[in-house]
Amino acid sequence: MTEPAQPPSARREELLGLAYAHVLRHGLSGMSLRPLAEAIGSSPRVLIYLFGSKDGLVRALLGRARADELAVLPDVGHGPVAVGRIWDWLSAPEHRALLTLWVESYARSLVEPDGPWAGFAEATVRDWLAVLGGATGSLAVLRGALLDLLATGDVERTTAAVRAHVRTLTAAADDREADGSRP
Amino acid sequence: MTEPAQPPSARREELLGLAYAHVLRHGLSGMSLRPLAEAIGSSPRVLIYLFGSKDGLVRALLGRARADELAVLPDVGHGPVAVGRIWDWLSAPEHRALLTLWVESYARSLVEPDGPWAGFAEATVRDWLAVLGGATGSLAVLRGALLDLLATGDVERTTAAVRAHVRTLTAAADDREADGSRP
DNA sequence: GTATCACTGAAACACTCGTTTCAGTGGCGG
DNA sequence: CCGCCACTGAAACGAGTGTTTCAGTGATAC
Repeated sequence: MTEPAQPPSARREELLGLAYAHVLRHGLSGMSLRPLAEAIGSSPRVLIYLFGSKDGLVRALLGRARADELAVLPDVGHGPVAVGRIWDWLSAPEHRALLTLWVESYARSLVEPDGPWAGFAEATVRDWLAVLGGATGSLAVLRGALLDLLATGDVERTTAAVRAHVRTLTAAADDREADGSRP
Repeated sequence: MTEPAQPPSARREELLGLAYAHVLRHGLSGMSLRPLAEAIGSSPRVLIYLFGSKDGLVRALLGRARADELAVLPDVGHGPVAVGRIWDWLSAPEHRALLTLWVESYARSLVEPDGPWAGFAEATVRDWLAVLGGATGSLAVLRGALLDLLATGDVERTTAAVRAHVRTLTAAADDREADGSRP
């Protein structure tokens, strides 16, 4: 008989926040209940009680991470400008941990299509493609540059690459406008 | 007292190949000795004897994966053509498993900087940047499109994005040539 | 005062993990 | 025949895993 997940409550939200902070520091896929519980001042018993199971906790944490990511999207605009703004957000040092967590979850969902990670990779591709208006190329540049940045920490080089992509986007847009107004 | 790793031998190479095939199917970061040994007709005892430890086996497997990747590089050429050729190789269905393994190892090395994964992410960025002549933008497009492809399986859309990038590269090269020959 | 409620501590269960110990194989060179 | 050598099987060790059982807290509601 497995314990049912508990609906949101004050204590649940509090522990979720603490667990989220811990997971940003130490990774999600290697997380285990006893060390986590001790670090955030709780116990495995309580985590299972509040989240139903470890998988329930992981799902809740992934939901929180996804919400954190999508929080920037509303005011990012459209077209080439949006790409630049998104990169500013991605390359900000304070988001490094969140984005490492993102890569971790992405990889895990590719390897292990079952379990709480299921569909994470497809979901984020869909999310961001929607924001970028279906611009697969821009998404690729952003994600690729992000991978590079997370591995090397080289903000200058990766930022230059994204900026160059944004320039070619705006140049192409200008060309289209010129063709349209002077045929 | 920990068992020393064994030098290459017939049996060692054979088991490494079998383990490599198994890991391509089932992932590397969740690998454990007993199931692996049973699947490839061996025993944990022998794996530890031949590779010194689980970490030693993981290192050997990562080395094999890296060699597999670098095998294409010699005859890929330079400039925009190289990007297209690399993408042909990356998007080939028979390399899907290898590249998923690559993403897995990349993510793991970001989260867990110690252990056998250490430095894997930096190393591959360096490897590929060398092939691409330092073109961070092209590397980003390739890696980003690859992530997209592995998650969605959409070869058409991702290939179109890479082709578009190659076109802007060749266009830029033509412009430079025109400027140089007719000033 | 008592019943109900969300929450918790301690301990155990039934695993799996990497690794070690000990005791062998079978083959090949001397 | 003997000793060496690469390799192997069975079992155990100690640690760590998610989860469960049972027995409580303390606060709040009636």
